[in-house]
Amino acid sequence: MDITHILDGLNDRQRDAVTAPIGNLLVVAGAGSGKTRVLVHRIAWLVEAEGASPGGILAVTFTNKAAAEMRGRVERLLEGPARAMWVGTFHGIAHRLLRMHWADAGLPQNFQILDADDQLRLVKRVMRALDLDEQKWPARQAVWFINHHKDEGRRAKDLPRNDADIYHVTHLKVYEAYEELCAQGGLVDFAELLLRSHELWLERPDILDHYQRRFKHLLVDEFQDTNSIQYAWLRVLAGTSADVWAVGDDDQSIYGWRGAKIENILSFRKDFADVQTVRLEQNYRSTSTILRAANALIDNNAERLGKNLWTDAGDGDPILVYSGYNDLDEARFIADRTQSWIQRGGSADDVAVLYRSNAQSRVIEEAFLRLDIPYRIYGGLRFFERAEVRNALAYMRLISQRHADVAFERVVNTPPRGIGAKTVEAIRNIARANGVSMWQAAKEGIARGLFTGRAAAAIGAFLKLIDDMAGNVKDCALHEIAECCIETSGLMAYHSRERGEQGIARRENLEELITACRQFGGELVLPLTPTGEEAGQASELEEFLDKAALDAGEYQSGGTAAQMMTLHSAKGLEFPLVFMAGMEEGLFPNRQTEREPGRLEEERRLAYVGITRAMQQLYFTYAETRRLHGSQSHNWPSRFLQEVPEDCLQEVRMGGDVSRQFRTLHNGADDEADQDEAGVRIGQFVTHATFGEGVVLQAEGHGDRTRVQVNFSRAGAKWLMLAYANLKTVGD
DNA sequence: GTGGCCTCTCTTTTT
DNA sequence: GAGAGGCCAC
Repeated sequence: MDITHILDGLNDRQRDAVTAPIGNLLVVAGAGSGKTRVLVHRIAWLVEAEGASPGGILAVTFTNKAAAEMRGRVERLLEGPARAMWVGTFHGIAHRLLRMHWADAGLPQNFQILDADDQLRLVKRVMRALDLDEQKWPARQAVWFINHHKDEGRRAKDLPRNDADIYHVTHLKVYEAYEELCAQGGLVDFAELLLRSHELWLERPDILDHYQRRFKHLLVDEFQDTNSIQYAWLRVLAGTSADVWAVGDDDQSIYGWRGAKIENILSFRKDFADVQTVRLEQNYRSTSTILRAANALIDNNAERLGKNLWTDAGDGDPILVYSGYNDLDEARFIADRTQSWIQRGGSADDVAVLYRSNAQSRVIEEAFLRLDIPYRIYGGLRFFERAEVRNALAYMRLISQRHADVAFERVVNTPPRGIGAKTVEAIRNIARANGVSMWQAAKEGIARGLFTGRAAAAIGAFLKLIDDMAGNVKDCALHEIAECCIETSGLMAYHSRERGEQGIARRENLEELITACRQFGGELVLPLTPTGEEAGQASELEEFLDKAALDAGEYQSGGTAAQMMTLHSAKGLEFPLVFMAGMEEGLFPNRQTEREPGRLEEERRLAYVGITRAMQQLYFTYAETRRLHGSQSHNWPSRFLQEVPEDCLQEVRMGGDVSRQFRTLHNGADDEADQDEAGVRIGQFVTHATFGEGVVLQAEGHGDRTRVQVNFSRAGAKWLMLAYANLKTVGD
């Protein structure tokens, strides 16, 4: 068979990785070194050169997007569908396994996936039942505790019961109660998917054996992002019979906060037999200036496997640094530069604006709107996470399974229909007392006259509503079911009654959901393509609901547009023009991470990921003052800027009228004055301006030395101010 | 039971 | 600045 097409265009190292003899291999692949390409070609190599059966290949990634792309590229390379191959996310594959082996895994056949929001609600309820003060015991922390231990493979029973630590003991109680509730309701959260399928391996050697016989080649993408349970799962599955081919980059490990273990890369070499290592260090993406910056920055991290990216590409332009006087100015600058990129013949598609936190996107979005530049925002609230969409899904869930308590609680009084907290509480109690679902409890409660007249009528109407809907949509297509739920339940009317833009947006989202349902059957993008023997029994409706939980619906329709996203979601992507916005201490590196050990290095890796997204031109921008959480804050430029070699950088000065130099102006001593003063050098004559809320800045030009008075409207302001020359822009 | 208004807190990243 | 929860009038 002619296999040259698999090797064409690969460099030597890449070929080494693709054609490595069957056996365990670790590919340490730097940013932009063709990682995905190599992985895809490896699969093709296995099939065409090694004669591997596609059904014996399992490829795991972390995001649905990556999985879909991988499958697409493999199929293009092999020139045909590879249905028998398993390609998916860890969660998706675990889910598939549990759907097929539900009984062996100790789950009810119709177990439901609990997404992050459901989980939080459930934990809150557990904590309320345990009489824990919500102020003192934030539910989020309990959720973190639970997930953290599950990610490490520990159930409540595996944890020490009598610990001196009240924090531990209390959370353990919550964990236990939560586990019990999940078991009763047949609920499986994200971490549980992994944990349980790992346990399935351990407890059912026959099933493990079946899959070990089947999967001979395991490929793992983004290996640095695996957590303990994923690693363990993989190790057990591989056993001694399969080879593992893993690609990763320790410098791009940015998910330590949710349990990812870079150490897995090191453990891999210890735990698996004869692991060969291939390094991909030639970068095909960026200019050498950009690479030099990235290398210098990441060199500040102590814990690294060590690797140095290099490129044949020329220097390219320096990285441009812009210091906005506030976040609005920063945003406007980014939009301006994007516009001129487009005017010079570039495409909006080429441009990405990256930031540390989603909250930063708004001002940038507004700046793009003002200039009429098309843009697309990734992240934030995803489609399937929006309240109105979740409400509609809950109705669909109830139609499919009446005993789905999570869904029941969610919509029993949404839209409001006279079933208040008290009544719901009563239903819950009946359910708990009798060990039945809330649906059943509501029914029995009515029959036995346990509710007041008004409540009984309201509940009865709700039960009937659901039953009627279910009857009406029996033979309907998925999108008709959705439509029926949205209309008949009164959700559409309820949400569109909401005032302002919000109501309009909700309405549109509900319509969008109907569209999504309509398209669902067509291009079924399941985490795994089931083969005939394995296809589950689930109805289309149930499959859709699973998908909604597992794949938050990263939703974007076509059209060229500049992209805005967090640094985290930019991993794996590349753009000719990249802006990294908000390069400020406190924001990036993020203040929250200061205290936790090791987190600064992770922030730095995040910066490394950001820088290496850029192909031709990179901008760092920051704002000297920024509105954050509703109030003004002043931040120093990020330390990461100083970690980049100075000769890679060039400061942008706006027009001729800006020349700015700033100093800490200081001040401190209360007795000094009610006016803060300091000498600030600004190149040019400046008069005065206002900016921010009631803050007046006055300056008088004396050539190079200008005396600036900073009057804060707030008493006792103790900080310093920065001086701006471009004052005509102030306050807009 | 509902809806409006108040205050409070919490601000990261997401399969 | 937004979302959640508490409180009060209807």
